[in-house]
Amino acid sequence: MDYSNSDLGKIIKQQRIKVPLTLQELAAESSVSSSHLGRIERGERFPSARILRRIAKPLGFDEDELFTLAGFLSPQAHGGVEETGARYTSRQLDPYVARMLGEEPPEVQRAVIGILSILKNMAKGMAK
Amino acid sequence: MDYSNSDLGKIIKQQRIKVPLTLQELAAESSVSSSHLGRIERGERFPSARILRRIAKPLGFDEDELFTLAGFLSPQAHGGVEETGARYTSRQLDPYVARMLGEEPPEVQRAVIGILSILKNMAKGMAK
DNA sequence: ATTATAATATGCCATTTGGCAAATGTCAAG
DNA sequence: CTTGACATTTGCCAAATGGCATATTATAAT
Repeated sequence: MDYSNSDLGKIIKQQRIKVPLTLQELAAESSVSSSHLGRIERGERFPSARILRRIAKPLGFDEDELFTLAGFLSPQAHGGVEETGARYTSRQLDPYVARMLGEEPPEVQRAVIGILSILKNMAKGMAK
Repeated sequence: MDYSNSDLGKIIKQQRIKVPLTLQELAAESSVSSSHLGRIERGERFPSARILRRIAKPLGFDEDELFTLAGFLSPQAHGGVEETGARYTSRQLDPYVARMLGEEPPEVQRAVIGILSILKNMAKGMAK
């Protein structure tokens, strides 16, 4: 039942790697010391709500998502997704992608989208 | 902005009186020592998420309601999933771009970034 | 190889949390 | 007033949190 905190560290590390960020970068973005973050990841410390809240966004978590993973909120508590993920339609942007693209100037961002739509068109033609 | 925790104690006490419960009864129902509860109410201690969670139900609060009052969750966080697109936009991400890319599955998003970095490398080589 | 540099881990320590036991306050019944 | 039963507050302390400075690794770059 209390699978909550068991490997919160692993989950956080996984996500940090996946984003990806280094401990120091995450520290910078979250205003939590990298040493503390490191200890949290390897289970030597357990993050408080304050800390959890600070690292949620940089990691691309919803606040209550992370809180639930940490066992601070009971699993079904936060209204959110009402069964049958029928409405996954509005996706969201991968934090890593957002970060990478965000560093490019606007023209480049636009160009990337332009290229993407060209590629999609090509793919559509090939499918037939 | 952070008037959230300032009177958390008062809010908790108000609610406890309103229910009504004594500190000891609340202590019994929540498994939190009455001394600690007392200190929390008069602002000498700040409750951790664990404590907050324990006292939520006996007081008739929703967990996330209390968490929000305590400043552990941001006010609008747990309502719905609408999101106007600009969720954790790292600062300079063009909203249009975010919207377009956000509709692609994660693999595609990643692939796009991959292609971008390839192009950047090529450009770097050509510049030299 | 040898540095240089970034990333992660550790030692140490101030601060906070939260429980237990004892003190204090409150109030009705005798 | 005094006793007795609760309720609240305080003293003290162990355990945990989280930051800073300092090691210890990894990872490149020459």
